[in-house]
Amino acid sequence: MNSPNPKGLSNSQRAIVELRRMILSGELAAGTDHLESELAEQLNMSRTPVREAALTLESAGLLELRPRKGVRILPISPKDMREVYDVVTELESLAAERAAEAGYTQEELRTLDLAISDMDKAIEDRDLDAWAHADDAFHVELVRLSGNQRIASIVAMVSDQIQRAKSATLYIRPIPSKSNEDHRVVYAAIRDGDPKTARERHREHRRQAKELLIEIIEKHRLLRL
Amino acid sequence: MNSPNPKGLSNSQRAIVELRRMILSGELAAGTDHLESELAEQLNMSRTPVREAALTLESAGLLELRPRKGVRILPISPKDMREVYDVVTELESLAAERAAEAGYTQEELRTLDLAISDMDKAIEDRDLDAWAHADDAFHVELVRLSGNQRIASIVAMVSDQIQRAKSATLYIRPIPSKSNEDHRVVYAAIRDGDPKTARERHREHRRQAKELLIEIIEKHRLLRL
DNA sequence: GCATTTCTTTGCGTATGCATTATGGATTGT
DNA sequence: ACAATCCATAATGCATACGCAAAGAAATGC
Repeated sequence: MNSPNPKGLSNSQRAIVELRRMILSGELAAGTDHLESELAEQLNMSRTPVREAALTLESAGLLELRPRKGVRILPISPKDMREVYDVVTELESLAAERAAEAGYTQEELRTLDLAISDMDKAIEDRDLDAWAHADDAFHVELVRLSGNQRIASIVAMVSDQIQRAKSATLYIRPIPSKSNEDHRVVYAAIRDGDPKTARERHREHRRQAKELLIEIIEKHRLLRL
Repeated sequence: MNSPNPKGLSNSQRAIVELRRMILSGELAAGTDHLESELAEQLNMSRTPVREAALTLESAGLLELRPRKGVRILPISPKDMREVYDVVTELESLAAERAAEAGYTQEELRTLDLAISDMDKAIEDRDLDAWAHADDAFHVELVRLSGNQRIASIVAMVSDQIQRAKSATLYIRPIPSKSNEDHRVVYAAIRDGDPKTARERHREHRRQAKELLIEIIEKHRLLRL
């Protein structure tokens, strides 16, 4: 098995995971610059793996390497959110369609079903974090069920950017308790092999989520223009 | 891309451009392994920039870094092509929709129009390379007109993978002379501000192109399973 | 004062060297 | 002959060093 390091994984991998976490958590704030050498020191490694991680995260759209200005944590504007949501909406809708075409058994859809139940429960408990977690699980499982690995990896990548805005708004907006209706409809459409409904309903679901999030972001001026 | 210094772009950038070209042209064949040091020697630079380029190209899905086995040029299977086409179809259709919503003037759509004319001309001349080039220009311009940078960059990235299969099939399949009808309809829909038509027609256009390419690939067993 | 030039600093791009570790062939035992 | 083990090899992951070029500071001229 893979144990390249006594610790577990390579410094380069650790740098990716750590930096990603720091960006998503806001520890490295959007719009700020950081020298490669500083980051290296923080992570207790040399510049090389940090640089490699930065390259990867640059491809993921989380930061930007600007010669002599350090790595810049990319800010997210409402326009960015619209772009990102549009992409995710489109690809997830396709995922729902493909999943419905695949003819999964109820057993195979258990994870999806579970995520929906978890959301219901979280809503009852008014547990926002649990809800966010379950919602995430639903969407991750949906793209997995599409059977299209590229959708999965692109959505995962782009979702990182949504994540940053979501965590900023999570405690501001109401739990969209109605949204679980959509999830159930999408689930049923996949189970019953109805690609068109799966696609259209999920699409509409995402569209509304987008409107809601954008509205909140703009109202509260949460993201920098 | 950006070439601020035609002569003096960094080795790292050069490595990306060169390796990408070598992969797309088949100079580095799909499925083959190459040591970082060998590639470095070929490109007349040290391992460092090659490695950085490899990381970037790995994110782009063109190759894979396998410890102690060198960088592996990823093979493309028919399944991969289906995945990639599905993604591109979806995102370009969205691009067409957004472009139609944007209300461009005829002047602003000149590049798109030009690409269509070029395709017509190429078809008359039976110039396959010119046709492929113009077709590419059309699709690039389409996603640009969407105004969504993320669509542009994702499609560009994923198109690289289509490119490899296209160049392998270009001289086998017939020029789809009919396809330009689709292009014209999409163009007209964008010009006339008809998002729905733009989207649906482009979607159908892509769907057919996908079927055609897949069929040829499978018939000729062009890609490794 | 202000603009311009020179100088200094500093962060990056790249080369290089080394320790680590997987690999595959040789070796040994059955 | 075959399997298991050992070991030499070699490629990587990473640290480190260095030169260059850019950004800012200081100095100079007007």
